[in-house]
Amino acid sequence: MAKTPDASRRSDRSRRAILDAALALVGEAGYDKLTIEAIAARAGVGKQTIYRWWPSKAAVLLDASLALAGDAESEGGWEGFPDTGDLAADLKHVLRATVDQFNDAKYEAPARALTAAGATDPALGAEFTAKLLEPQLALYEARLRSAREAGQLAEDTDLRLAVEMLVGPLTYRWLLRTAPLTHAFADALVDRVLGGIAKVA
Amino acid sequence: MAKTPDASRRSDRSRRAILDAALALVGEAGYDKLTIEAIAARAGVGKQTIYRWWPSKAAVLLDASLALAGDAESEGGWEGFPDTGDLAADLKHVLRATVDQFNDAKYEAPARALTAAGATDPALGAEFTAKLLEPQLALYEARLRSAREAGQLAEDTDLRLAVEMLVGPLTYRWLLRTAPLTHAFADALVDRVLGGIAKVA
DNA sequence: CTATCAATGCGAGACGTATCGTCTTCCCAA
DNA sequence: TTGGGAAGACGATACGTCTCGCATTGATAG
Repeated sequence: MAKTPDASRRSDRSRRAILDAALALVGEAGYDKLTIEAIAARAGVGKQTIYRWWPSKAAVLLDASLALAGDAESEGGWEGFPDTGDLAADLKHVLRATVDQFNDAKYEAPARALTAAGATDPALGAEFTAKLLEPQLALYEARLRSAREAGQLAEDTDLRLAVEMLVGPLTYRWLLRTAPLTHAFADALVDRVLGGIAKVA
Repeated sequence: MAKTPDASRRSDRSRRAILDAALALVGEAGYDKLTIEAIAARAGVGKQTIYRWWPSKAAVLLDASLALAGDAESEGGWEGFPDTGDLAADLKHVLRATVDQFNDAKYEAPARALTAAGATDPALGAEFTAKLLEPQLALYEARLRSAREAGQLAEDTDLRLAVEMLVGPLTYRWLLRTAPLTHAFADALVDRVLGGIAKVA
């Protein structure tokens, strides 16, 4: 009845090796070639060690992505969401960074795989959303709230909707590859979300 | 070298049985339980018959979805994209219908599976986009062009961007389940895309 | 304080099952 | 007579479980 393995005795070395192997393999061979046996072999680890700590290969990849995101945050001088007072400029800044991230091979493969897996498996999707996505969205929402308090947005603005109007089209174009993902697109998106597409005059 | 089987001798009976079985199975058991062997068994068909005509189970599902979309179009009195002159109303009408479609169990399972598979497999994704998505997007774009010509949108409006501003957030919320997909959401989205979120005064 | 020892995670890989994609066989219809 | 279809055998691969020693750790006994 080893239902609850003793986490204090867990080998951090193996844990890291598994996460690294998973990221490397998904980048090299794709998600469907990402097999538990391949991860174990690459990491120099017994299969049981993976099965003991993770319920599925998707869960492994999620943890690996969390580690990756954590690294990027600490290393990359991620100073939080900018708030210079110029809402449009701040949003463009962040959306451009997101575009770069989406175009970065290192992040693309695991992000695509997780999004796809989460779309099909609700439980995994919920975890993926809660742990990776929501924290990001919350930053957008906070910045928009600040703008709303500064009187730059209508008092009754639905912040959640606004966030998804920014992130949705970006993610859509990335995921479905309907067109290339560029800085120009990010800029135009911000302008149009702020100003709308209807003719003012 | 049976590279090119003779399509004229193809059994339409088997073809339909395979498509039906694929749709039924993906709805009942999910995409990863959707196996070629299961489809063949369910359809009362030899595996080779599937392998002869389709390169992958995703391709089968794509064809099945195309058939489904075709059915819905002919049966369901799909009168094309409405153009009453009231752009906001027309967009809300269609977006609400899309919400309903996304919430319909019959469409949801295959749509999710295909979107997920296409996100990972570029070739399949391109085919999925071209055959299923683009025709829809073209209708939106045509309606928006009509509005632009009617002077309701700025002359330099990027129609493609506008379409993705409408469809992107909807798809995003559906795929990632960040919040329930309702008619109210569709309405609010249309209003905000047309008017923008920035304070006018 | 040290020497044992039980407990437990780990590396390795054997095991039976499921599905893969190919193939062979016989059958049937054009 | 030709070629697709149904059925299923076939070797390969990955699954998830398991059983081995081995190594580390924390408690117990001298």
